Amino acid sequence: MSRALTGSGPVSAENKRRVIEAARRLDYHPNTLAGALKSRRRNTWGLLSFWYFTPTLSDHYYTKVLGGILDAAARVEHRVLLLNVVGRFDRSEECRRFCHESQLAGLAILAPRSTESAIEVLRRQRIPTVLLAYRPRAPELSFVDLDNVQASRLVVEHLLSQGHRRVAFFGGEYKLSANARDRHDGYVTALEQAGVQVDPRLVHQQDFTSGFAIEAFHKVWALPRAARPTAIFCATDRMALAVGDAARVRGLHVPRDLALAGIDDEPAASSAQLTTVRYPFAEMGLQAGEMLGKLADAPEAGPLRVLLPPQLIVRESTSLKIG
Amino acid sequence: MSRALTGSGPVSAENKRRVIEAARRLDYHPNTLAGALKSRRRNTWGLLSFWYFTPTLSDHYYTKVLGGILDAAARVEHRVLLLNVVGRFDRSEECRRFCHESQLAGLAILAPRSTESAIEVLRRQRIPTVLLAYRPRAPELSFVDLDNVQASRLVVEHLLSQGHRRVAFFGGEYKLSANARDRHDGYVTALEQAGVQVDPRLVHQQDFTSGFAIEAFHKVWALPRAARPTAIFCATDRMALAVGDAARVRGLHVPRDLALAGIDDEPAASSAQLTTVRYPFAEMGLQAGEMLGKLADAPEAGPLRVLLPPQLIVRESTSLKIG
DNA sequence: CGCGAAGGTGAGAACGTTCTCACAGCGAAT
DNA sequence: ATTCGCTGTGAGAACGTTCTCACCTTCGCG
Repeated sequence: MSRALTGSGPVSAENKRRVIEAARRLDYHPNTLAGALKSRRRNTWGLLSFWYFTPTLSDHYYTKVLGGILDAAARVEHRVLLLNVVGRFDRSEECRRFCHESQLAGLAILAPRSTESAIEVLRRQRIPTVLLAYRPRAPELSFVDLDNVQASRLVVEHLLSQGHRRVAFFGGEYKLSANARDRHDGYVTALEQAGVQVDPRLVHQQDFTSGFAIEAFHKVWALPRAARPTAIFCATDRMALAVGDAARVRGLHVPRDLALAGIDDEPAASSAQLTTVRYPFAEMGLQAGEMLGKLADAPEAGPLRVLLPPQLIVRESTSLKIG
Repeated sequence: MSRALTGSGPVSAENKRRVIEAARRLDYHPNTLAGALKSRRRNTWGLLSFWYFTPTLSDHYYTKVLGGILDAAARVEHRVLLLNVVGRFDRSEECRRFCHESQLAGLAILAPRSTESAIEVLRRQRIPTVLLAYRPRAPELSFVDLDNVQASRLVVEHLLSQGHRRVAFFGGEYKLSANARDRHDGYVTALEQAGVQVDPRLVHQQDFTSGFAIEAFHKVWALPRAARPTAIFCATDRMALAVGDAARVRGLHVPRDLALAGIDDEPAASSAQLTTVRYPFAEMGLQAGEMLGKLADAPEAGPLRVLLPPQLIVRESTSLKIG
């Protein structure tokens, strides 16, 4: 009898003991399929991920986020089911089938630049959904995102506190991603708040490649000596590392001649002693899981939104004060 | 009627069309829970992973293997369910519950140094099981492993072909892992086959840390000039990179004064131009998935065993021939 | 002493599929 | 004309749980 094992109704202590004893003797394990079918209680979360990340950071990113979700799932005795979307083209139909057929209790979407069309389709499902690292246009969707504006601000404020006034910024174009915009915004805001005027000659925006970063570095270094930056802040570590290499080739010493900072806290940033910002990826996964739990318990609680603060990691590349 | 949608019995073309049409109109999607319950056909694979890897390589390792399994799963319309085992202590009971309750069609275990006790428990389940990157003691278990002996042989044979005769080996102790033994075995075999005698002064085995590698390097460099190695082969890239740094500190040039090679093909190995060996992690996941499929179709086919060959990546650290 | 509330129990419907079976039609072979 | 096999069809059991309900006991209280 199920009451004895699940505790869903009144049972005498004596009978309960006997049922449990018998269950163990027969090596009985309840069939979750049947249970879920009848009770309409689902214990599986889906993680939908669009699998076309940039190579370097993505593995770390993915495993940490995944680890966070798995943690949250384990706490509430849930399982995590995976769906990978590999191509760049529209797979919304596939996603839809995944959700429908897998009978999910909740869905987390790890979707850098996730296509709004796919999200639109998923939104119609009755399944609690949380978007990760993405702020959707639709206001009724829940998400947990990383505070990219804050990330840039932390870096720039740190550079300012070190005495730098001429801080260059290399990043991506606005249309590239929300990231690109946010990281630039944080840079501008931090400077303005400190009363430092933004010098447009020090701002270069195109993409997040090392190649562009090196190009931009040569441009700002071609400026008259007085106009050159004393610090360069790149929107990604990869860019900053490339700039570091290019600067050393020119005979410059980091940080004596030029301070350098990035964002992402890649493994390489640590060995290169690069000041950077670390995002709480595992925390993001964890929060997503907790949100799914809350959303399942009380869908009327409305969209949940969390913006996670990043953490400044100060290393040698910005460690010396300038005179 | 289910026949029209699943094609499990004879249906007239006309009725089939009508049923499908109606299904679409009503936005009907079959409930997999009910289906699986009745048909006893399971479409979920479990991936059990023991989550205490070394930091650097593991993310890449894990995502690649996972990607491979997801690929294989997608091909046969299966899903992948995750279970993480975080602690180092015995969680066999938890694993058992996971398998029993999740109603898996198959189980893949990603278990570096996986405890035989946990495997023993899982073996009693009736679920097809494949071990990844681990050769279990029990002969009736299926596995897909990486050929670590071959990895070492490839490296050493390459070094020999470059003219090196005094090749040092730094690795882990035998009792540390099967890896440690295999990588040393490949080294010895390759040398012996080439008729080169193994100089015990050039072989240092303790663990896979950078610290130990540097220590070992100083030891071999303290030998009389004629006894020193012309090439050092480390059982991991991390060790090789550390040795490279230590050598440069001593004013040595790699590869002119000392050739260097590792195993793993870490991201850092690429930027440091380190010759190394790359393992087909994604292929390992893929093969595991295919095995699970075969095992489910024909359990009597007996244990399946695959040993995947690694790939030698030649880079600058071994590129110059010595005179 | 009667009566309601609460604790305990078992039977059986329900969840949404797949599977089995009986049976109807119909052409081909006996 | 009867039998055989085949395609097509619908009814209903089955999968292994949870849930509901009716009922039975026991106790406290008026």
